[in-house]
Amino acid sequence: MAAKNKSTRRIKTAKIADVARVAGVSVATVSRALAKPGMVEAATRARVVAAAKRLGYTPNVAARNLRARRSNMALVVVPNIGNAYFGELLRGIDAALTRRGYGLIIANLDLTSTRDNSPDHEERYVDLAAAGQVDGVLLLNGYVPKGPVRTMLDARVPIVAVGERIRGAKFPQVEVDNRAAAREAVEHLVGLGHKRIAYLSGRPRSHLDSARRSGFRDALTTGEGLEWTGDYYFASGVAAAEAMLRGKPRDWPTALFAASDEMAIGFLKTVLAAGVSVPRDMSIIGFDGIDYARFSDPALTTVVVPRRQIGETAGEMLADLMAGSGDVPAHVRLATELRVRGSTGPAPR
Amino acid sequence: MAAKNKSTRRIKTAKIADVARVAGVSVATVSRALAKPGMVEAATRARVVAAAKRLGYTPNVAARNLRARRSNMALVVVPNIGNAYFGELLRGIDAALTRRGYGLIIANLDLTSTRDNSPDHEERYVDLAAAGQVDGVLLLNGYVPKGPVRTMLDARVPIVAVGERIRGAKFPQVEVDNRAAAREAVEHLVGLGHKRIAYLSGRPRSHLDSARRSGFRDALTTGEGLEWTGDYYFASGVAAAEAMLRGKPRDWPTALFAASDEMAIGFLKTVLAAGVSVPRDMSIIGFDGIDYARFSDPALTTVVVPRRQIGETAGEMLADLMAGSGDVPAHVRLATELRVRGSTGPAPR
DNA sequence: CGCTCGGGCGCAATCGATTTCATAATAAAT
DNA sequence: ATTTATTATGAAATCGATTGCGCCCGAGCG
Repeated sequence: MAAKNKSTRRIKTAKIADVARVAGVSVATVSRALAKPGMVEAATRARVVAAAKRLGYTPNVAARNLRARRSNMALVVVPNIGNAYFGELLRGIDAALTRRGYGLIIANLDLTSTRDNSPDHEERYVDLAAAGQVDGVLLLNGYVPKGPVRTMLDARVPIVAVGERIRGAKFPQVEVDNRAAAREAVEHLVGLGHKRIAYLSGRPRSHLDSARRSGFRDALTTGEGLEWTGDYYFASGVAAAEAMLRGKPRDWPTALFAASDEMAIGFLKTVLAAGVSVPRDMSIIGFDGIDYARFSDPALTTVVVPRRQIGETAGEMLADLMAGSGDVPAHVRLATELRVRGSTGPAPR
Repeated sequence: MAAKNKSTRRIKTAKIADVARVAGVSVATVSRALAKPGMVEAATRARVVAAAKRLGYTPNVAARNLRARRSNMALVVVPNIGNAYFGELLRGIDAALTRRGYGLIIANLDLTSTRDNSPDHEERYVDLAAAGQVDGVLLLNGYVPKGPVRTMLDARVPIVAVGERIRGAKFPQVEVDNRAAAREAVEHLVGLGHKRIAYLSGRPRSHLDSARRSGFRDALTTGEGLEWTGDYYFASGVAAAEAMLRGKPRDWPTALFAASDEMAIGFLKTVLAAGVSVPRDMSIIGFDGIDYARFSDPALTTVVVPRRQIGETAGEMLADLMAGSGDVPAHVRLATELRVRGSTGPAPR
């Protein structure tokens, strides 16, 4: 008979009892030696650690989570993981959470300019991720998804919202002062002598967009304001430019304030291709401060949102909450910075 | 006496036994009714489902994972989550994995141009994430991290590598034919009459870089080849340009092939600012095909890597492996596409 | 009409840690 | 020297599901 070589599907992995046996102590002691070093004598601990190392012991996390009722994982709900804006936010979140000992589970809603969110699709996504039984949730998407997250909210699982404010929510939020930032941006244009200024919006009716729109209106006390509808994405910047170009030049604004850099760049490229000179004929200003805003030609004037810092702050707040700290500020506002580059200049006369 | 209002820290949540009681069946039946519908009578199942819904029952994942020895989670090790290149890859991975019922845990090594990876830092990161006890691992970083991942490899946890080939690895890999793609790119330059061409490298000694370098040499059968060292990041493109500009113009190449779009763009912006005309004086070609390659002026000619597709393919392969399917191809190569845009043109004479 | 077969269901073992409670050993106090 | 406080350790309960095994009962078969 040939040797039995039916591949052993399951590899035996050392468990705590094995370590206990090798170290000559009880499982309780092993657990303590590894988790709370202060509670066990140095010599004993050394034996345990040695045994664990020799056996290649790794605690079974499922068992630990079950008993301890914690997972040391946070769920991050993000509209689109491929987006440069969220990418930087994620880096900050990851830095803070990792520093505090938490892992990251990502629920990517994968919203794009062409695919909007359908609640069931979304629920399925989040469901899956939330199934990881997380200790806390970070919402980057501006609302509380149905399903598990809602349940977790009821179950008092800590939640922190980032960027978008969530109406009526009782959990902490981190954002920038969008209204003031927008006002500052538009005032920059007004200061350059622009009178006819357009606002290219983000996703309408969101808090983010309303705030920026308000700031736009605040600054435009005189002159004429046009309000166009966009959705933050590149394509809507292109579309807005094309629509404008189809109209009569004398109806064109002399400056554009876009609610995102992506749209601003789409708009810029399109009008440039049509022979419009920027900033001589038209000034353009964006919002977000993504890296690529520097790469356009002319480089884009923009409102820099401290995404990394926002992410870190939110991550720290969530970590505090998960650790049981009660005194977390309800609302944190970080400062933006208007970065003037080549895409804005004096109004044409 | 005042009512005891010491906030109930832990909210009671329905467990399977509660559902069983309400539905008037055993816990075993509840488990089966919810997990394997075929095994239980329709009427019974309906009662169980109704009871579960009424109680707002959600299975405790830790318990399930412990018993079933699965977590339905995959670990993704990514060099830098904020990077546009990896962002798109992640979208593909997420799409495939979610479709197949797996959640995503991210281990972000957070490598940047200025921060290189230190093994311990890295191990800590991955450790934390791996602690989620995942069913499979996706490596986007070109090597097997020490610690948990290595252990998992030994324990036969499925692993799939993406992009970078990992030397001597026994697990499947998904990539593009970097050598052929690089050759095609450089041949494009040669075809335009360029004789003196420079290669701006990625992180030296990586498989990715060696392959592209080889392709560069393959195509450069005649003429002169310069080889400069970069690291894929924007700043190294700038640095390379500055170094070149410090030299005598007659030593300059007439064309540059950069191992990444970011470097190409950094280089492009820098030489442009110095008064060099592109593509009249110098042609530039990048690698990757990131969205922002279109935004530069002139738009960047580049080798488009099907990142989304790579991600989906790798995700599917890992899902197959996790599901126990043995017949997964050992090596998948996807096609690249040379996209010619404005940054390349005939060699100056 | 008796026997086998199998679908539907329940009992109880099991997964692998953490943690309470009790106990033994040691140090401190009187 | 005896009591008390302190500390280190062990025994066993516990977290909440999944699943092997076996029972019951009705259908199919000879």
